[in-house]
Amino acid sequence: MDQSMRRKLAKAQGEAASGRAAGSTRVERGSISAEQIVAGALELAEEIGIDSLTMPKLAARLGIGVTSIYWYFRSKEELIEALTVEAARTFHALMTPPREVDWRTALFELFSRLRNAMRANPVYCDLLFMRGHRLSDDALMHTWPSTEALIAKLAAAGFSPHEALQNVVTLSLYTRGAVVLERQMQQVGLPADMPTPAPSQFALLSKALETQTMRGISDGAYVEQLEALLDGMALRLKEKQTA
Amino acid sequence: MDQSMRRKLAKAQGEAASGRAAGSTRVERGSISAEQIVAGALELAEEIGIDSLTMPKLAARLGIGVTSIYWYFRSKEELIEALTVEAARTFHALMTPPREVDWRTALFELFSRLRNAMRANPVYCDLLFMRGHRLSDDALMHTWPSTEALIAKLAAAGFSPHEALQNVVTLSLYTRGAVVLERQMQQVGLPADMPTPAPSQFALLSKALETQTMRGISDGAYVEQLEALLDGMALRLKEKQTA
DNA sequence: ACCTGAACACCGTTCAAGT
DNA sequence: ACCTGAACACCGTTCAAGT
Repeated sequence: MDQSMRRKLAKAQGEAASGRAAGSTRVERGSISAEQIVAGALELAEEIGIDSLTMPKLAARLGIGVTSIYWYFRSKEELIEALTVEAARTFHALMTPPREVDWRTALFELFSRLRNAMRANPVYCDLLFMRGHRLSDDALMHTWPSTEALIAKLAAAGFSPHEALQNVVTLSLYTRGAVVLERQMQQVGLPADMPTPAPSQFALLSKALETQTMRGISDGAYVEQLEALLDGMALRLKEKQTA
Repeated sequence: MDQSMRRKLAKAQGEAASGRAAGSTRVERGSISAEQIVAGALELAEEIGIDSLTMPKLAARLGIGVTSIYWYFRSKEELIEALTVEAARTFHALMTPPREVDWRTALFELFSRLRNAMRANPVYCDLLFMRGHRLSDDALMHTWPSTEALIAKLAAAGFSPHEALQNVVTLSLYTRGAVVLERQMQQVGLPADMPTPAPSQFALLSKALETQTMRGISDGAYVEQLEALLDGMALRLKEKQTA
């Protein structure tokens, strides 16, 4: 965000949310860009939530007229798509597998990192996981080198390419599920590690709920289950190799 | 849906979507109920999608005035919550673990069943997985008996209650992730088993993509991965028992 | 008690018109 | 080329008023 942008934001502060700056001074030409609109939208979404983001509010925040946005994006849908692409790019940068560690550690770190990033950026989580979005061939292409490197690491340990990708997908879906569930609980105002009240007449369930919850998944539980999944993968690998 | 309901629906057919029946004959008292509104909303959502469901459209479908809905539900939010409770009830009924089979088969069948049900009812999927919703203590309570039975089956095989619940949660999250991903692809118009174009310069990835996809998860892939997860659980159990 | 239309604030989008 | 307000169709919700 540059200087002139900041000025506009400051000016827009106390103004009515009804779409336009108060002074009604027309903004000079070339002072808006698609990038600024995207940046402003992501900022505003962080504050008020992606579902509350509207075109008038965004325009007010940027200090421009509502309809000006439509010169850069044909529709709100198209704007949201641009936000999603931006979110995808940010996250993809995190998915470079760590070098100099074994496959197990690499997978553990990779998905922990992904989960932490998602938890730190609820808006990105909403954009990428909570709504449909087309993963363009172009965006997908950028993930190939790091995915190839990851599969290579697993292949070196003895997994076939098929098994390697399968394991990666499994961990992806598990992490995805955990992140989305936590996000849902958060949207509704419940902490992820809130204990589930124990139903005393169900002995085994009560016992299990002493250390776990059914309403979400805590930090410790995610890690423990991730380790369990990796254990399973390691064991299947060992069994295949000794067979 | 009873006879008088059908009549109203028929009447509402060709009418403007602007909220009220054309004849403007006032509906007699006691002819609307919360249950009918919920049923009509679910029906309409199935046709046009949950995101396109609006109060005026629902009213037109039911042949009543828009504002009448507000006598039964304080807000659209409250109505959606009622739809969610209904969806939860339907799905819970599916989660009774099969008897007379071993733990592995039971888990396999249970989650396959859950997945198939979700795939057959996109609206329920949207309500339960794609948006935040509070799982009320009341709703949760109804799941206790079947969960206890499931944990008992796993415990009989040698798992601790903690391990048993952990495995169930893992499979839940995995299935959840798979269902949500497929739903997203569907919303965007892509089949789940669409092959990802193979990037020839990445040898291992290309090899893996001959039998898999990165854009979703096919029927066969879901089952194969589910089996792999169960394999891992079985192996960890065996190792624990021989140690 | 139950159902209703008029009215309001807000939203996404189009369009003709400014610079 | 870029930015704008007026205008429109639609939405969720309130409220005073019917029966």
